[in-house]
Amino acid sequence: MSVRVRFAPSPTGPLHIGGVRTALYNYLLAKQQGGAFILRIEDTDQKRLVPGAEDYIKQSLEWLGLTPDEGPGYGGEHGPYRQSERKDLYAKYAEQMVADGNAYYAFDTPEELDKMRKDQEALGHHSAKYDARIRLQMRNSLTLDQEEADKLIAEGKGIIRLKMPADEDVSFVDLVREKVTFNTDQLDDKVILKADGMPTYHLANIVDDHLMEITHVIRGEEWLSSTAHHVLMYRFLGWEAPKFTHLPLILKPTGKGKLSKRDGAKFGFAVFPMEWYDKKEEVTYAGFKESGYDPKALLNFLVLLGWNPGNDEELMSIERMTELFSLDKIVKSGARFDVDKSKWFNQQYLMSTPDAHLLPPVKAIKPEGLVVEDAYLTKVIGLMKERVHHYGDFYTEGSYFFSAPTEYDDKQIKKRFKPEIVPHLEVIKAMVSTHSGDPSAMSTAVKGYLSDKELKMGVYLPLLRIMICGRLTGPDLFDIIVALGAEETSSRMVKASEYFNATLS
RNA sequence: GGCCCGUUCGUCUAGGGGUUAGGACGCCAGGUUUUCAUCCUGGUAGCACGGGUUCGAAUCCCGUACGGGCUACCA
Repeated sequence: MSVRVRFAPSPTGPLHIGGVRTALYNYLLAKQQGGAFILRIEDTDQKRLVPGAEDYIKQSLEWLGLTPDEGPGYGGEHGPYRQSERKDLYAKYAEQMVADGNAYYAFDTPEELDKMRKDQEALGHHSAKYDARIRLQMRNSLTLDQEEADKLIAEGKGIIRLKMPADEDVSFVDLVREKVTFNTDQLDDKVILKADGMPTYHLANIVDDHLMEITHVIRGEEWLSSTAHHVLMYRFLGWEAPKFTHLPLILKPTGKGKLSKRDGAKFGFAVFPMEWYDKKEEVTYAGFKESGYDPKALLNFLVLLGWNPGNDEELMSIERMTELFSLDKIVKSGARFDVDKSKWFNQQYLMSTPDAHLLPPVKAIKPEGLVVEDAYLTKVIGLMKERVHHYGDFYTEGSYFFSAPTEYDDKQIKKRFKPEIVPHLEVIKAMVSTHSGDPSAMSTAVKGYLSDKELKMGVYLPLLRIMICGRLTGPDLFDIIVALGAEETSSRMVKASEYFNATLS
């Protein structure tokens, strides 16, 4: 049987970075095994549905290169892939479980449930569950007489709850954690079919996984505690359960708890693949895409957050990850999100990618109003890529490639500037014009002149750099000058000389 | 509170009875460079704690502490 995995997000908001990693692991297993990667939209909670969220999820997956083989809009033999469109499928399985005595109808109102919980709280029971101890005190098809129950069911007032067997150890194998066991006495009678006729996650999930012939369930650790319910339902329905793998959570960079959407702003990085505007909160959440990350670097960073190939390889293409991936190498404990390391991965990606390939994404993030030719931008990319971390840095760190400096590093100038150097700078300016197309000739000429006159390179070159760039960091000075051209360079030198003379002499 | 899962440098991790506990990011120092970055060399720093098993424990067992998840007609 060929491997079929699914990524099953709920369209209640943007795709979280943890979700991206879950999608990635699913994708890698599918590709490695020659199987199918399925996108399923779990929109059974109509109240929490957010318009645009599904599109956002799909666009994010596309941007990341994790294109589903099947899913809404992607075709496939097991559709529809949106649970709201599968609504009518679920009830019969819930009813079958009722008929078999493994589930029952319940008629309690939200107020009654609330009262039960409060009463139990008063008796000293924390977070009371609707379970074997409670169910016979509530209004359901177990306690009401048949006629009354049938009437309520006919009126559509019933929901369906799973009936947990008494005192039974339910074990299942988690591919990461090995054997995990829950006792049914600790488990509640979960609602599986809601009043609006929609299934809850638990029912929809196992029905769809079965119908879509899913072989491996790879999901976040937050589902580990309800897996026993799922295993029981597979058994009640006489179905074979898929293999389970629960992924450790991604934690905040510092402090307690899992990474949340607000941590992005708090720590100054993105927690979503792409920018997302939250209409309710009227806030825009930053995206990795807009922050200047390349999806390949992001994925490389994420794949190592909770998994390793078993050797020292860190820099991997998607193809390489696919080759090396294995579920049993997934780590058990939660991983903190390390912004510094994510930056390093992006820089590594930049350095190892041909300049021309970098052009489109760099252009895509170009500041408004800036006009620059492809050939020139490509040149700048080549000169700058090993000293930046994100796509946007080409414009900020390399601002002097696009416009003359508007301010100069006064501290550095004062350290070196003396009036008597001015004539020498004039000579250098002339050399720049003579060798405007050849950085090495220019370099030789200027350095030759300096050494002939016994002038210090450590004084003149930095000063020259400040005149042209305004600051003391950047690529080889002569490469910059050649890129800028003789005319622009001369004009910057004139402008800078005026500034030096006016403010320093 | 209950149940479940976890705990190796600051961070991501390798190692699963005998290792000088390895790598990567970060940080620090040195080299290269006009500068920054890259690159190279070196350094810093870790087995949560307490018992037990064993000739021997980071590794196996128990307990404690700490962290995490779940505990909805949410996923």
